[in-house]
Amino acid sequence: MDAKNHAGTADYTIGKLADAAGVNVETVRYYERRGLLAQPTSQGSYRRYGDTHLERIAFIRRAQGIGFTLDETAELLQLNDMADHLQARQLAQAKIADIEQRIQHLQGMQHALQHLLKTCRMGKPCPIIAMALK
Amino acid sequence: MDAKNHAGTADYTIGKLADAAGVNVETVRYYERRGLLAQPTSQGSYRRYGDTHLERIAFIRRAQGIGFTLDETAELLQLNDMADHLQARQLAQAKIADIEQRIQHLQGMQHALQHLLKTCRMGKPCPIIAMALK
DNA sequence: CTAAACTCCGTACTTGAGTACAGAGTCAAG
DNA sequence: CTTGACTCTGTACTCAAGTACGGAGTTTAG
Repeated sequence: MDAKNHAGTADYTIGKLADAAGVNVETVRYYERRGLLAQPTSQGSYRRYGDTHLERIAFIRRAQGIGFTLDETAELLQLNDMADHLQARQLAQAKIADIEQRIQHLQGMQHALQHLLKTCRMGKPCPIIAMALK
Repeated sequence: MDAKNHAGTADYTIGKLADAAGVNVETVRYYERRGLLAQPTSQGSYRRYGDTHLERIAFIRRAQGIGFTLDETAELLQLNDMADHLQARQLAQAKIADIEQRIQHLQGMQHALQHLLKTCRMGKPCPIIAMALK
């Protein structure tokens, strides 16, 4: 058997799917609970998944990879159903702005630390520690 | 009474200290549990704090503001006790590198999103949504 | 046929930095 | 002296995105 069902698409148990997707079995069920993954058809008492499920997990991971949360990803998936491009663009735009802010904040931190390090190198009293004394 | 104790330093109950430091009462106790804030002297059964406590909270917030976790801040506070400048520098340096990585990652996300947005603006099939279909 | 491997469900735990709350005790002003 | 504001301790909850686990049921390879 080459793990194909009658429709010719691959047929996975939860463990196979998890392996194929590179995630944990528990993660698959977690996504299902969160409504990100459609209920699989069940043969007997075990879940049976197809390639659509595998693709969906891959999508979720890609979306996460570019900074969408699971809630946002769920939104995206709904937009997909609605074919609502405008909202998808707005979501992406908001996300870009959000990331921009986070970068600004991190750069601020970095400059503060770099300043501390630089002034530390020169004089005796360590300014990193001196922070502690107001 | 102007809220000074015999040593001439201000004397705070936990609520006053929290107000003065701009944090929550629970946060003060939390810092205490975490060992970031020295045990205050207690008059009767209530905690009594001094300016040193206020300054320490301010330090903790500053350290957080530039990206130190509470654990790292505790470390910094210990270094302060040891006057160990070298380690403080190393800690700061590690933190800078860490922040650099996070910035790189965020920038990667941002570019991916910007690319999606740009290609979306042009053609019909929305690539943000198309992500969902592999 | 049997034993290992897999799956089921539900619940609890994880990290980090707090926040919320219950129920009891205490303090200070009027 | 009372009343209201404050504080005490200890525990549980928050968010996000899972991970871990217990105990039972199911499947499949040998």
